[in-house]
Amino acid sequence: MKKRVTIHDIAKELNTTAATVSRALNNNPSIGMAMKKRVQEMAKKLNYRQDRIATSLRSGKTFVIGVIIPSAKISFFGSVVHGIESIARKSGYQILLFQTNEKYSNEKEGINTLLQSNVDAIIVSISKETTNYDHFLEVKEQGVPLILFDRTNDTLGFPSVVIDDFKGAYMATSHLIDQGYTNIAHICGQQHLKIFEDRLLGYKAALEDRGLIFKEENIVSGDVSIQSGEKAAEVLLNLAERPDAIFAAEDFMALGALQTLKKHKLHHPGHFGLVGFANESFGEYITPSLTTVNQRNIEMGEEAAKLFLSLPTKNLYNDQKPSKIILKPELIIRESSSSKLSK
Amino acid sequence: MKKRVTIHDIAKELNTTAATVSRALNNNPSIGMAMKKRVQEMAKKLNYRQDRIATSLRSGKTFVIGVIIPSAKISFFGSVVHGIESIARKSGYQILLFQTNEKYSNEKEGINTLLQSNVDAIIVSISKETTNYDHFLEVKEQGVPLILFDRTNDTLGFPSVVIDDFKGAYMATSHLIDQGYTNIAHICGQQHLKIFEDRLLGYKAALEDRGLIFKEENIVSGDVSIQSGEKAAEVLLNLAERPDAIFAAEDFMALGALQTLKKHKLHHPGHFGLVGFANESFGEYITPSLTTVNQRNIEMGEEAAKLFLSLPTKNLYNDQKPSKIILKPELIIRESSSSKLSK
DNA sequence: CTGTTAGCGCCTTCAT
DNA sequence: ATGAAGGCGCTAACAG
Repeated sequence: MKKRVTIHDIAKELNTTAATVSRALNNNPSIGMAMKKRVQEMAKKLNYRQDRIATSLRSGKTFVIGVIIPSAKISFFGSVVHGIESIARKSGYQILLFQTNEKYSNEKEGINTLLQSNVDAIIVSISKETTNYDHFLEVKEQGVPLILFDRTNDTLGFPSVVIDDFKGAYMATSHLIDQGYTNIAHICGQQHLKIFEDRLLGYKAALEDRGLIFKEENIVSGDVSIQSGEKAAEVLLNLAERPDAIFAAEDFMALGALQTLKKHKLHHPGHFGLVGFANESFGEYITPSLTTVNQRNIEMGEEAAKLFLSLPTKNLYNDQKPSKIILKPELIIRESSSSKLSK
Repeated sequence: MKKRVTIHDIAKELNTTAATVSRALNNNPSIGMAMKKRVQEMAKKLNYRQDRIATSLRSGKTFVIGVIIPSAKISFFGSVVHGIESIARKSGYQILLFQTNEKYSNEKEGINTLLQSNVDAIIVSISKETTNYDHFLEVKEQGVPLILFDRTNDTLGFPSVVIDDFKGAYMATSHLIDQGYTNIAHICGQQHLKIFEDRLLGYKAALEDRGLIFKEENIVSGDVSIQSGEKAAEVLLNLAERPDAIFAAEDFMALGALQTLKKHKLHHPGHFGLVGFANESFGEYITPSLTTVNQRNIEMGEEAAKLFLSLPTKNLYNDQKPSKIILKPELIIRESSSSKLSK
């Protein structure tokens, strides 16, 4: 365990003081070129490396962004983290990662740990289980910027990044209508999550705008699992008036529905319409490949990081309306999971 | 921006000193129960939160593990990070994440930043581009534990976690032989990466052990992309002695191969054998679903974290042979991408 | 331009 | 069982 080289060591070698070395290394204008050069050379020679901990303690800034996500193993969140890190690093920020596994208690603990670590900002996607938001308000009280993405809550006054779920669902449903399907069902997600609520609303709006009647029995809810998608589709296929297409609020459920369609030999392109809502990368690879709504994973992370970087240092939470970035969804039409042979 | 509550504030309220408060909060046995209780209550009342930065500066320990991966958007690495974080957190460690995007320069920068941050350990999967390992040796010199996973290098003397690629490839190839295929080709990965070298060796060994002849023209190399898999399969199908099965060193290439097989109408189960090597989650969902080798993503992360936690504090790098955890691969046989109808 | 001094918040000897 | 004092490595205010 080698002892750390400090600015004092450099100072001693150069017969000067730590303050001068510090200034030289930080490119302070009051230091002469000659001195700067000597310091830099000695720093390299001694293999000096700044101690971020000490710097943070002194300056009150850590250059660390805390990121709280349900799980890094969910491809959507992995991609968002990728986006956040890429942008953050360009400005010298590091990422401290915390997973909740969808648990409220972990989320609370995560916020606490990150505050203990004096992170300069926190970026969060709310856990499914969370219904109490006091821990987020605590962050606000501490004056630490908090940014929500995807799983957001508009009532708390935090800046956020989302995609337009309503519009995405509207587009997905409209696409099915365009293809000539007329009895379109919807496998919805947990309605206490805004994203799923919006998708249901988008679905309804599309039906209405195009003169199709909305039927309560065409809505079956799932829990974002393949199994729930399978079961939901089974229910839908057994309806007296069997739907001819399904819009699933999420790709795993769409995938489950696809398994059921296969079981019923309905999976051949053109026989039955199916559109999902992307949070996974597999849509491209399954057969028939899945038409879906692009959730712009990486961009979402990038935007969240940029949002923080653009935040004012003072009066952080004084705006009456925090910035809200709404990414435009994009329909990814693949092969023919959603197309129809004859009208 | 509220001012932070410190142990001094608690001390003042209680007419005692910071030292006592610190001891009480750290459950030091020399503090009486009464005092401890009073301190704890006041801490809660004032909403005290320990400052990890200050603690780290003083103690020299940050309780942070630096993790360097090519990219969080690659599902394999996301899962590994998930595994690392889960285990680490149980022992109070946080994860500082750094992505290289497969760039050597980023990897070097990452190591440097993490050392600046005084992380207690670094867990790395080496970037594809890296051929110079001095930055890792620097970590060793600083006395910081470094653990490699998946993309490792045995010559550097670091503990590591891998799966047995040789065995995985051997199992995959043997499975195809068991199914009755006799002319099995291999789409290999970059041979300067040990994992791909081992997979090729495993493939060869399986052929040899079962009395099948190895043919140089049955090996086509790809670069871990779908496109390269497609092209490689195209080459293989045009051979004079067309193979009847393919073992791809990696799932994306297997997927590409599958596209080519579909184009040639060879994708129906039993007509042509295909096995991949998993780093993605889609194998389960494609049609026909892909037989593959389980790379134990999450476990790999868990084991890497456990490895660090079990490391001796002193004489870290004095062992002549660093621990090497070799996870056992597991063949995931799905549907019939790899089965054969008739011998 | 450069040196001196004084902490950031915490923990840990050394006293008492 | 508790206080006093010092310092982890760095930077900022105040001198010159």
